[in-house]
Amino acid sequence: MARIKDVAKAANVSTATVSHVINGTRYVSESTKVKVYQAMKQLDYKPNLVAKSLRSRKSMIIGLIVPMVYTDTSNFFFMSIANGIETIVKKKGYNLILGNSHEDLKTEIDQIKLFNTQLIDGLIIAPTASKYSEYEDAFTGDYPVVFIDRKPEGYNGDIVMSDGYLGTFEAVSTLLEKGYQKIGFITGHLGISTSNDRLTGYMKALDEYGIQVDQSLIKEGSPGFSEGYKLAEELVNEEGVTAIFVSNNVMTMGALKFLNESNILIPGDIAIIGFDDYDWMKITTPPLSVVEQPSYEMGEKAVNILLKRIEEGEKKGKENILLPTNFISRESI
Amino acid sequence: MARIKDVAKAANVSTATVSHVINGTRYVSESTKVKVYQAMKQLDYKPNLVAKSLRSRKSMIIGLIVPMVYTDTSNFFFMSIANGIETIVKKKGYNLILGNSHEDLKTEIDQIKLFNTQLIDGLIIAPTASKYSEYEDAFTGDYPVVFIDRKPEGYNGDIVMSDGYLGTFEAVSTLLEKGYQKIGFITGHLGISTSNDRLTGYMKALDEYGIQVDQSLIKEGSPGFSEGYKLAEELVNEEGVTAIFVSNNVMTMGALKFLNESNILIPGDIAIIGFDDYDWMKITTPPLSVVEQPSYEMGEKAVNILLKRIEEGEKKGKENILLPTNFISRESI
DNA sequence: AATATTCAGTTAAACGATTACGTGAATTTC
DNA sequence: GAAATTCACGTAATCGTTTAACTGAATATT
Repeated sequence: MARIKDVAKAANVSTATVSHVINGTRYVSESTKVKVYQAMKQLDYKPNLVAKSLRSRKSMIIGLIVPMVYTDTSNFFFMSIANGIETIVKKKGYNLILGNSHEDLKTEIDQIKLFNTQLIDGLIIAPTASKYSEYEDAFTGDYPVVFIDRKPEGYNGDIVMSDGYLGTFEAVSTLLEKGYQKIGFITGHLGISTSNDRLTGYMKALDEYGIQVDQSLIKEGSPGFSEGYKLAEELVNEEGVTAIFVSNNVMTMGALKFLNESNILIPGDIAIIGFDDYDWMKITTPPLSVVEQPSYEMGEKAVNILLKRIEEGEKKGKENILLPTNFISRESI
Repeated sequence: MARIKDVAKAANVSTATVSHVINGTRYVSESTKVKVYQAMKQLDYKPNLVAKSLRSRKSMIIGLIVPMVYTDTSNFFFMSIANGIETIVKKKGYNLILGNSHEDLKTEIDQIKLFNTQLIDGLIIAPTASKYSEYEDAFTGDYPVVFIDRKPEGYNGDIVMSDGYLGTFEAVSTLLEKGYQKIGFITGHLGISTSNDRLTGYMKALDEYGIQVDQSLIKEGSPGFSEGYKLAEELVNEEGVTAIFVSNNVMTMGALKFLNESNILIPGDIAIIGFDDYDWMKITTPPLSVVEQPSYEMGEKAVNILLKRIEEGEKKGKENILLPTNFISRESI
């Protein structure tokens, strides 16, 4: 494979000139430019990105760490986040390297440490820890970091989230307005800010309607399909709820599976609201009401902040962005 | 940030020794090992992966290019492929860099060319082109490439696919056995091998049952939700089919949306079979019968072949792997 | 006891780009 | 027309590792 010096030799110029032609970093006469281009084409020269990164101290690679549990092949939220981020990042000339913490702190820290090696120019992470202190000395890389989706306690750097509190509040309020009183709440593990915020929204809505929060109607479990199924079953059979709010999309599927299997009428017997909006929410019977998060925009915002940090080296004025959610009312309530 | 020479100085050894301690590439006495480890810890040394890659000519990064259309936030198949591949790759000590062709050849070739720069050690790609010749001189990098999911005409390198032909044949045969005669077929763009293979399976099944293939029952469109809806509508209202086979998961959702909206009884009025299996297939009314592809295994196989090529440099004996699909019968037929 | 081998390291040349500094010719200034 | 400036490019150090080649001391071989 041809190197820059081969091109230089073929074009009868120095490597410096070739480099400047490629990067447009200095004036080069038209005639030598042509010579260089010809040599490059003839030798099928492709600059070595690794060497370029080493010298220029920029890799044009951005890291992304998401917490996808792999037994859950259906955790679409982070997949669409990843997809969106990849698109935007590529548009700006960067590449995306994907990491998965599998919702496990140790794995996550290992992944971060791997990145602390001048490999990436910046990192976007949906963290698993509930407290920032759990990361101790993990974030010692000299690249900017933007958190996304979740905010560990004690973190006060850049972050982009969606307003799960307000979204849930709105959704649960709508249920209350429609007369539902005994509303169950299914959530993934508490401690993660998204779960906490949504629960707070639920409690606030009840509070506004003067309803006492009943802890036994709040069901927490691992955020998977089967757990969603199980918790819905408990809420219906043991607690006799008339409505269920499920705070993530995978558990929503599980809960719905239970309702369908039990031939429970929706919303006649029990109303249900889920989280996140995907096409399949439209083809359940009945179509599901959901709190939608702007996942693409979240990724976009995160990337923009990150690139600003990378390119401007701006350190001050941390951004704390809370994007609005959108309650979509369909026939399930 | 500390470099290897700082560690060497602190430990009173040469950089070579430090390097060998880190990589275990040569015997080093226990006592100097300890000195080196202490110096590393004290200086919080992290080897620079870029420099390491440059010198050792290995980046430990694998590229993956998938064709996700971004208006389709629900193209879960490639997302789960990506997720699976990331997991396996990481397990083997590699990293995954993600590219998206957006189902566009030019974008795809640009992405490949970006990778042709010694950045990656190997590439897994779900190609968009129907003919291998369309890639012309795109694959000029000196890394191994494994194709996945789709086989462009004329390609005869390593490839891992699932047996969409047999899966479809089996599914359509089951419909025929149950007495359905007028079976519509909805597919994404033909030309891509997966689409072609599934169509062939459909036609073969009809053929075995002595039924003439009716071209007007074969509906091709862009592989999105709304197109699935539209084509199902055409099949039902204009062609009067009694069963529909949809050859990808996003179009399946669209088709189902139409059936639901039109209050068409499934499978009473019309039977439907989709492609790929996800949790939401279980919560539609009724639960959908599908042809399932082993997406995780596909990724696993592809990675294994790729790593074999990378690590053993083996060039001969290209692998052509066809993994079995699995027809799952639920209540929609 | 002279030679060969092993041991545990060191020295310094790569890897392939970028870029600070230098340079000789052409042009401008006065 | 000498000095200063501009033009267009070259030289070589540098990024932080790995690794081939070398070395001096200790041990083994005959």
